[in-house]
Amino acid sequence: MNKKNEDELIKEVKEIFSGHLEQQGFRKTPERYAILEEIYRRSDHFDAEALYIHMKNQNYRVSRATVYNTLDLLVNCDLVKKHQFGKNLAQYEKSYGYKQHDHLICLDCGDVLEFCDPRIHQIKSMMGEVLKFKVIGHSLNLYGHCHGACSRTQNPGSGEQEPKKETMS
Amino acid sequence: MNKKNEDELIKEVKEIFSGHLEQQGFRKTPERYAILEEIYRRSDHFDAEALYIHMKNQNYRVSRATVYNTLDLLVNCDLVKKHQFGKNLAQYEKSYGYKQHDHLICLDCGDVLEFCDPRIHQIKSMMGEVLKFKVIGHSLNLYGHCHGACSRTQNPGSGEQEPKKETMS
DNA sequence: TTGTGTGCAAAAGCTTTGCATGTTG
DNA sequence: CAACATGCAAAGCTTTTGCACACAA
Repeated sequence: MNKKNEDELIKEVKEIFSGHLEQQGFRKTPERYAILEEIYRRSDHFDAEALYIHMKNQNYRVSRATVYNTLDLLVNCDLVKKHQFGKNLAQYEKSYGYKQHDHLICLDCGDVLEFCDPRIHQIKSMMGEVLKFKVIGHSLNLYGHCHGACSRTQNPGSGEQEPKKETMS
Repeated sequence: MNKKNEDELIKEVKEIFSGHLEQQGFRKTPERYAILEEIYRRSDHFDAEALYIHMKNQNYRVSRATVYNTLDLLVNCDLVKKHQFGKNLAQYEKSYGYKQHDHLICLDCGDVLEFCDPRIHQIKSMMGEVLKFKVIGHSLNLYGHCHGACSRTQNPGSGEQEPKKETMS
């Protein structure tokens, strides 16, 4: 995505966020918009701490509390999706403008691929009907080994991955 | 399942566990067998702390460290499955003798239903092929609201559940 | 001006680790 | 008897909370 499109996307999600904040009676603080913007300038998946460090490195003055608070707001607005890829560490990703997808996680290198499959939709509606459940969301993760560049075996036999740590400058 | 079948099942899993311990050069300690047995006498899903408390209540002298250690061993043996149902709290369930299934979690009451759908198998093989990935496992959770007895709304709008705490006597 | 949001630090909750002791092979 | 497993408690890590101050409405 080029710079122009990225700026337009960010403008768009900020407007959506504004709407939700107004509608729910929350205040529009600069920190909230700054966090939203950073998320939409970042790529792929990240955890709360990485986002916090990233904000700090950009010389924003934010606290972890605000990062977590804002992430919650954004998840409730559907602007951000929250995942658990098998570790006790929540992973997030921007979700506006991206079509629904699921994840394939490499147990060796922790890489995350995305894929779409319409059958998951069918399963959701069918199971909701059969089990008398109103299904509103799902999470599907496939775990395995990529045949690619990743040759190192970090946790043989275990089902875990190593998060890439970002360091504070 | 009646008592006789339960005892037979437990005998069977203990033998399987023994085989894995031998094969991997680990020791056969009474604690490991006690934990395995308690898991297979329990029903459904539980977390490590609940299992620990349960063992304590049965007057076993075990530590949390051993509970976590043994759970890891059992997961690696495929005698126990580990899940994350959207919270930072691992849930476990016995898996030997039960057919593969996925989960439907009520966001209001935290209840967990199980279901099977062959399509998930198709998705796994197809995605593995398409994305050049050797898929060895998956986790599919559907989230929603049960129309049943559960009327309380614990975390409206959030995607979380409340674990049932077991107390020490 | 009023009350919500923030930063900071401490606390909480789940899991792992270190160390002395116990027990398996 | 030597090495590994255990119990216990402390530490580690992610996330939440309390409190005083700042700032949006």
